[in-house]
Amino acid sequence: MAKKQIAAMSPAETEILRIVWELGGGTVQEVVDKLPPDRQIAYATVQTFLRRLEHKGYLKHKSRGKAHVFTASAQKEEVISRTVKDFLNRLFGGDPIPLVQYLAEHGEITSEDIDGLKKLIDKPKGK
Amino acid sequence: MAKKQIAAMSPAETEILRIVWELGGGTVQEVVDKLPPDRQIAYATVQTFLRRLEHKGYLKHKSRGKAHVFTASAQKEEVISRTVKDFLNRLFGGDPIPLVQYLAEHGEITSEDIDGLKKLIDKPKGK
DNA sequence: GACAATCTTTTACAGATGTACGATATTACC
DNA sequence: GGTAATATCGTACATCTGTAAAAGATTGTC
Repeated sequence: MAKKQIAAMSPAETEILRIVWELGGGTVQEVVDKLPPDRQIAYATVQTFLRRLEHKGYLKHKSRGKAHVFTASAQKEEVISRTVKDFLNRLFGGDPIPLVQYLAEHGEITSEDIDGLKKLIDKPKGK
Repeated sequence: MAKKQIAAMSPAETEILRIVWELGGGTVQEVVDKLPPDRQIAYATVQTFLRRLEHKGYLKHKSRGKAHVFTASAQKEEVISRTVKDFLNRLFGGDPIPLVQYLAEHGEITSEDIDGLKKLIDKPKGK
């Protein structure tokens, strides 16, 4: 029944959550270290985002020494699904084609990528 | 020289801007009428978003009778480019493949869509 | 030219966001 | 056990966002 409505995350929070996913979990410091070099943002700020993400239900933490290790708490798949859908709705009225088309036209995806994807689609999903 | 740095638009503003694009320009009322039925939002609120979008440089307006007709002021292509890029960065660290993959896996795009895209990519861009 | 209808302008406001300092707790090490 | 280093916690705060009511302007119509 009704999956708990989790509060939406802000853009900056999304950025941080993604890093936690990528790390498979980590401390504030580890997340900070993983930020792109051009992203100037204070330790305390990252900490705030992690705290807020935990509050919202996206993360949980356990202690390791004196530090907190944050790990995913919500289903990544689901979070991505909601986020992409929302984005698609707002910028393209829900139609994904223009988005993919944009990516194609701007060289973000190559012909080979497409081939791979086609296989993915044609193949009855191997979940 | 350096294209004027335009202030980022918020999610709700994006939604409204998209409608103006779709309409090719329109009054507050016309935008309101174009909102999906499930999107309950007051006339005055839409008006605020349009005003803010104009302030930020995304829209301009001229008068038609007593009403204002809002039309795009910034290059749609460019706005979409920035927006998609930003989204991609935050949720996928800039890699578009997982996004398209997600769309494929969730039946958002079909095999036929892919074929069309492939042509788009292979064909030397007709700019 | 007064009225109703329709618009715009002005103003408000609570809550979310981005950003971070200062105080306090924990720990490893002399 | 005192200290330095490293963390967390609590708190702050200016803006931005989402939402909209109220007041004032414009206009078509008797």
